Amino acid sequence: MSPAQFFKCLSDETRLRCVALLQKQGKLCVCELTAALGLSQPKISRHLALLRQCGLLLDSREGQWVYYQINPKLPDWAFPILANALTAVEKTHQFQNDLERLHKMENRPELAMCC
Amino acid sequence: MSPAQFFKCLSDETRLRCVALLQKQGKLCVCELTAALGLSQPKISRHLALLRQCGLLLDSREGQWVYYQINPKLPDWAFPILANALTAVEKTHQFQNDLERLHKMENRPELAMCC
DNA sequence: TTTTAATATACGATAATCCATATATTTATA
DNA sequence: TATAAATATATGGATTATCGTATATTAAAA
Repeated sequence: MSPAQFFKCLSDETRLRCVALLQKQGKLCVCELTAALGLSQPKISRHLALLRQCGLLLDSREGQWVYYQINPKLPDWAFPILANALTAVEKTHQFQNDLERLHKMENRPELAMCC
Repeated sequence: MSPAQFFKCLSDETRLRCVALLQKQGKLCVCELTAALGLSQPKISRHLALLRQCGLLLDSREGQWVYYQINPKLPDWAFPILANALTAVEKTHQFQNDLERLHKMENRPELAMCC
């Protein structure tokens, strides 16, 4: 992935919010991201698929849930950019709301239970 | 400018190469960027206009030349991202070629002469 | 085996992006 | 003032992105 392609991944608000949440939380499933962002499931799923196809995210199925995480094998230059992206996004009200909705989510699947 | 909008500015290869060159060189005029990237003048000019309108770049006219530079009044979170972007871009052959073409440029306007 | 929950994909429409080409604008110079 | 150089913008077309909606797929549960 080229630097420009990498920035394109982060250039959409929905994708950037997902990536920031995943950096902060480690692993999240699609329904958690859908609840946190308050957007439709197909919309979230399509953006996650794009990030997976680019290699920015990894997915792993745990029963009926599919968990996403930042790909630990990204090129070295990518991690500092992700860290600074999180710093930038964390300041926004929108991201604070995303985190709050995530924490208030009901029936949240517990990753620990599957492993 | 929101973080996502900022990343969108960097998501185009032409714009990213311009921004990286400007970080490295401080100030460059349109004809220098055109020579360095080996692209058409209207193409460079259009991308620079976009970056200026977003507030990422500042322009200043010096006689017949218009110089562009990184806007020093960007939000605090933007500078580390720009620094990391340069680190990533510097590794590419394309950017190394851009730098070489810039240094080999003939009749390069000397900024010092105007001030 | 039917049903349900979670997730992914297909489809069609709209909007945004990018480009090549042509032309306008600005400034310096003859 | 006429010309040339540097830069900016306008136009139209091609490509790509994004979205809402509907539907397909997968896995668990009844």
